[in-house]
Formats: sequence, structure tokens, C-alpha cells
Amino acid sequence: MNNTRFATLIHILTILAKSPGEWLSSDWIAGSIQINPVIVRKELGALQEQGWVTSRKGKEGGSMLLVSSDEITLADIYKTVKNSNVLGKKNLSPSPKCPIGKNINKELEELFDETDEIVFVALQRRTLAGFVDQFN
Amino acid sequence: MNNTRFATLIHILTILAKSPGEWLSSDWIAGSIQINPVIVRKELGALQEQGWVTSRKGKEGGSMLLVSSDEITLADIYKTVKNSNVLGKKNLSPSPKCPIGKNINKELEELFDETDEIVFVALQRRTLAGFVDQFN
DNA sequence: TAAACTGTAATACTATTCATTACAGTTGTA
DNA sequence: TACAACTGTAATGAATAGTATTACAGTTTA
Repeated sequence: MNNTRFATLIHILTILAKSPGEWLSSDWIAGSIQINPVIVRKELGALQEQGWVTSRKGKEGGSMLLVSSDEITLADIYKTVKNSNVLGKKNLSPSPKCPIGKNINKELEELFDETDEIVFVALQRRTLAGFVDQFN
Repeated sequence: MNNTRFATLIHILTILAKSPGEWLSSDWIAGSIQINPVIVRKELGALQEQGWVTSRKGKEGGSMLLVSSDEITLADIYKTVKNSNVLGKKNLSPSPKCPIGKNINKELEELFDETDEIVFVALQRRTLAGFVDQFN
């Protein structure tokens, strides 16, 4: 992970959680994060797919949270943006002629999956609510 | 982390560990990983900086392990290549005018550091020797 | 019918990653 | 001594990923 998507999503969710029942515009949210509103709208799309957020168009439009912030774990958020293993990528085609090259990707896959799983388990114990509560 | 450096380093170290006392050339190692020898030489440089490997120039040159494979933990290897947080990057300049924007990077930094630490602790329990032993 | 939104396509710009070429310097050996 | 086989490293290129930006069609309220 070398992008800002997790930070952006949790920022958006925190803002929405702090204003329950209010329709907040992508422009307003973008202003708080200081990124382009188009990016915010794309991420709001991802949050809608998760069923966490609903948006409405038109004047007085915007987005709001559909679920309670204690139903969203940080692992859930991480899953929606994760696009690589914690330990990175495997090399594409190590030599099958070498006993190590032949087997390393199988071993690495195990190691990579186990490492990712440890992160998931840790993040599963934390909720959006817990994160949001840190702001006063 | 969205690169192959961890995979490359552990591949190199595994090969060296399997041929103790032998000078292996960067070309030979590169052949097993199927990557460019220049990359291997750069990574060997990183391994030398850690004090794990020594290389010698000239005909009959090459590299070999200086330390026992059970003295190198996977956390040590991870540390030498890690260039990002597990959860990615923070947004650069969230708005100080917003109570959330103002504080989020402090909170994210804690969360990011704690998450990274969980990975370290897990990897610290595993050694290069343990990894190498999986190959027969 | 105008204003304020969402959704999305298209394009551009930047950074990262890896490969590649090139070559100076080192060392063993015929 | 000359050559072959290495290391070390600089410079450049190519591909990919990530983010920003512009543009605009469609929706909704007043």
C-alpha cells in the first residue's frame, strides 16, 4: 500500500460520522481533506458499494452514513482499499531450474498471506467509532 | 510496500544460505530470480550494509553470507526494505480550519505506527533459517 | 430556470519501480 | 602481461500506479 486511500476513506467516514443525518457535499468534504472533490466522489462510490453510505443528487444533495460507526471495523475499511500484500510483491518468474526459484513463490505466498492476516486480525478489533471518539 | 524488494532480498539470502562458504556471482543469483544482475548487485549492497553479506571483486569473485541464518529475523529483512506504512500514506495537508482535518494526521500516525509494529513483532519471531528450512 | 449538487469519462502530470546499457575498477590465471 | 570474470555504480529509459484536473451530462430543489 503506497497510496492515500485508507487515509482518505477514514477521513470521509469520520466527517460523516460526526454529522449524522446531515447531507454533506463532496466539495465540503474535499475541503477538509484538501484534495480534489472528484477523488472524494469516487471514494464515496466505494463507500456506497460497501453499503455504508448513501448519496443523493441535486441541490441539497450530499452523502451520509447509513450504518452505525461501531459496525465498521478498521479491517473492513482496509479491505476496501488494499491492493497489495504487506510484504510487497513476489518476483514474477523465478527460475524453475533452480530448486529455490522453483519453490520460493509458494513459500512467499504463505508468508505474505499470514502476514496480511495478522494485520486484519489486529484491525478487526478496532472500529470507526473508536477512531472517531479520539476527536473532540 | 508495492515492490519486490523483500521477495528479492529473501531469495538472495536463501540462495546464499544454501551454499555456505561459496562465492556466488550476481549473475548466477539473478538467473535464479530471473531479474537483472544490476538489481541483484544493488541489493547485495544493502545486505552488506546490514553486515550480513560480504562480496569480493574480480575473477572468482562473488558474495557469501557472513552470519548464521538464524541470526537474521524476517523483521530485520523487512526493515531494510520498508519504505511505507502498512496502511499507506497520509494526505499531505488536511485543513487546519476543520476540527477533524486539524487532528487526523496525529491520530493516523498513531494508528499507522501501531499497525506497523504488529507486523514487526510477528516477523521478529521468524528467522531466515526457518524460511530456508522449508526448501528441500 | 437557475443554482447546487452527483457521477463519470478523459486527460495529464508526477512518482515509483524495474530494466538496461555502459563502463571503471578489481582479481585470478594462462 | 593480458584477458576473462567479476563487483560497483551512474545514467537513462519504460512501464505502471497514483493523483489531480477539466469537462459535462444528469438530478433535484426552490
